[in-house]
Amino acid sequence: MKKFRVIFMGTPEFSVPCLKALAEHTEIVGVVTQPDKPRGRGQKLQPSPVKALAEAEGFRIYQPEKVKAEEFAETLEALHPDLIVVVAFGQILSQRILDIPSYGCINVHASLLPKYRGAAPMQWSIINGESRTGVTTMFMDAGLDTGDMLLKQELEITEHMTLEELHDALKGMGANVLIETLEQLSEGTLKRIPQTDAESCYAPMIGKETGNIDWKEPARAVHNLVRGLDSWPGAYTFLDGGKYKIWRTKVLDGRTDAAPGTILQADKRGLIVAAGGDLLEVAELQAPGGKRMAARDYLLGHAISLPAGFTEK
RNA sequence: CGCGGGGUGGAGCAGUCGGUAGCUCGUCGGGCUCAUAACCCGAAGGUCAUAGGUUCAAGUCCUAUCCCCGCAA
Repeated sequence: MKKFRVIFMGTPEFSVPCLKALAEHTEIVGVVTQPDKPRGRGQKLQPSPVKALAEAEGFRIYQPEKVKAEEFAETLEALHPDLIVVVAFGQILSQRILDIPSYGCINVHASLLPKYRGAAPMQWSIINGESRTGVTTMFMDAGLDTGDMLLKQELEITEHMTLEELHDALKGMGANVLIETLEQLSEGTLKRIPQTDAESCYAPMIGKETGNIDWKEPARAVHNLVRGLDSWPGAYTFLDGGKYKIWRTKVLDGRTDAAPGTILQADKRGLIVAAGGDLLEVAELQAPGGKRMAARDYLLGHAISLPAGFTEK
């Protein structure tokens, strides 16, 4: 395979396997990642996962506030890249930048395009109850994840799969598909497949508000929300004004006339809540200030006296 | 120095004005039952995060240290 001169752009954990793979197969002439931000307890400045790896590997690192800035485009030009590879970078590239590398800009996206374009494809795939997803590589254009598709690999989303599990599976898959894409690019066998806009849908950024559980929704929908936001930011609900995160649920057979959110049972047999007209068992939760634990364990030290119910505020 | 909560038998918690520890569950043994995430009887298991200090006496007050967690990202 041709030893491409590559500029890598990425930020979170998801990007890391791709950078690792590129480090083995190409010449990394620069790594662009988001500026360090105060994170974590103590609000200390933390480097992004990509930056941490890039430092360890000794790559040249750039952390522009705005990649679109004219001076930055010049900086990138000076590196004479064959290729820019973007994996969950977090900033939109301008046409000016897209035109810099001679072979173009390739993006690894965590969905089967054209479905779930945008910032949070994995989350929405699970929340919407999809049974299949995957990764797609594409040549970038000025639109948001609208470029011509190159290669795809599919993955089944199982009944209880969480975002974290899906994320871990796809990040490795992304690296593999990326390398395969570069090999075909190198050999000239790569085919461009335009996206059908009519089949597209958008996966907007997830915020913590996304996790507020609406108990009027069917149990299945709540279950999908819970696992689609695990491990971040987590689905939550309120009990007596306290915010409880719900981490693991199970849809039970049966129906109920109880009002949405009503806690039907809270003992060692389980914690069961009315969701829509369905029954949802909460298997794992997190009380305010506490840590994640099995609902059963939680109830041993914190009895919930019925009647009670979860609310949206 | 961003704000805040917490470290007590295997698990989740309680422990008030300081007087050597309790609850629910689990575990082990026995009983009951067609049966049970049911019930009954009994048992094991804790240097109360660590190091100092105050005190006749500290899980309970003071100081320092380590660790965990929530908010925030």
